Amino acid sequence: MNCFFASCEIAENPNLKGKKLAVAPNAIDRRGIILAASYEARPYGIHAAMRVSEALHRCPDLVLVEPTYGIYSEYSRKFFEYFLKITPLVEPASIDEGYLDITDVCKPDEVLALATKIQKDLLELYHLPCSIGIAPNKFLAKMASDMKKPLGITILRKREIAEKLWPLPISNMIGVGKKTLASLEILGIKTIGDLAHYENLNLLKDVIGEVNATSLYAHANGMGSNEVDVNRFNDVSSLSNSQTFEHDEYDTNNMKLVIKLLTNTMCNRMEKHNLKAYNFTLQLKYNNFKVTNKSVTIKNPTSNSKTIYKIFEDIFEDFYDTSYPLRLIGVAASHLIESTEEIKQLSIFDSLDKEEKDIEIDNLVKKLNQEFGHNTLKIGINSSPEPKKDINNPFDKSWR
DNA sequence: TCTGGGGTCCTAGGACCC
DNA sequence: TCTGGGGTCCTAGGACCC
Repeated sequence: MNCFFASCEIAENPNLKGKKLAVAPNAIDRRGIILAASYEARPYGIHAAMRVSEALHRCPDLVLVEPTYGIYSEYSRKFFEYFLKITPLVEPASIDEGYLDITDVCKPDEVLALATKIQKDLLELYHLPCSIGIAPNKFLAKMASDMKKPLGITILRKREIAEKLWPLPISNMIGVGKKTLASLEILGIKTIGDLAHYENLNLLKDVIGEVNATSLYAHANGMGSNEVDVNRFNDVSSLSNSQTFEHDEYDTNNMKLVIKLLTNTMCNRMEKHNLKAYNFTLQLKYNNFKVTNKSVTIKNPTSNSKTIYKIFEDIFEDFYDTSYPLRLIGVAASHLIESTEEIKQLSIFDSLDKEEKDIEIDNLVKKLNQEFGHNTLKIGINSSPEPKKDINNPFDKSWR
């Protein structure tokens, strides 16, 4: 989608059409940044991630709108439903972009007509402009979709990569950010073509990491996955909430209050999605922008906000460096499982204190000896903190 | 003019296991 | 007393994406 958040706001409020528009949270607050800018605002240099103060400096009559995320989700749901009428093979990639495998939907010479229809339908049905890329794999399709905006349709064939892909600056390549760009420039790689023809792969791996090097090199040569993952949004691997203070925060009570509020929000989301988590991370960003993450893994997954808040409070008290005020606090839950699929791992001893445990163990020993009739049975109690999963593995002692 | 919030994936080191 | 090779899980940090 082209400037998706701004397009949604215009779709909801046609008065905004044709205006120099930007969507930004805390628009009046100096710490807000631009999330999306309409094409009318772009000639002024307004773009996403720019600070509101700077945007207003460049374009004083910029119209600022607070983001309304519920509306964006609703539009997103609508156009993904539209895609599913074309093919079940739809991979959502973010709130405003996705991949459709149309291999079996139409013949090669009908592809352009299909793309044209999709673009026209989305504009007529939902007032959403989009750009479409058509290619033999996801990487090339994504690069193609970026080549003409707004309302572009670009076909990128394998045999055209030398002409259409390789001349592009390496910074345009998906997967190359600020840091990788700097590393590649040191190696003398300036265009995607330079990377495609780079000869010292081992050096490349040393500089930007093995996985990154392998995949970027393949992509530059036009290779990449063409499998659409229809479940990409169904199995999330983490959930988080964070908040930047309006001003640097010095008061630990206020910090704790924010942790509590963020925890509640996060737990509500977990319960809504029927999820529990094993791992919880507290993120602190100091006023000098130094970021620390501290995480804890627990035995029994939970979505209980009181339990989770206690975990974060403990981490906070242990790790917060009181010599600096905080800029941001974030909470995250990861290693998620469906509540319904939860494996009951709770040992019969887990809820007891040490004295009760000893009594329980004595009773268990007595019972087992009664059961087997004599005292020759030796019983080992393993107090390992976490019962492991594979109880069928005789070499895994932890469950014994 | 001080730089958001939601995610994913990778790396590296350490503890622990067989 | 010293030591190999294969593996998993956890933590912390970093790069990237929208």
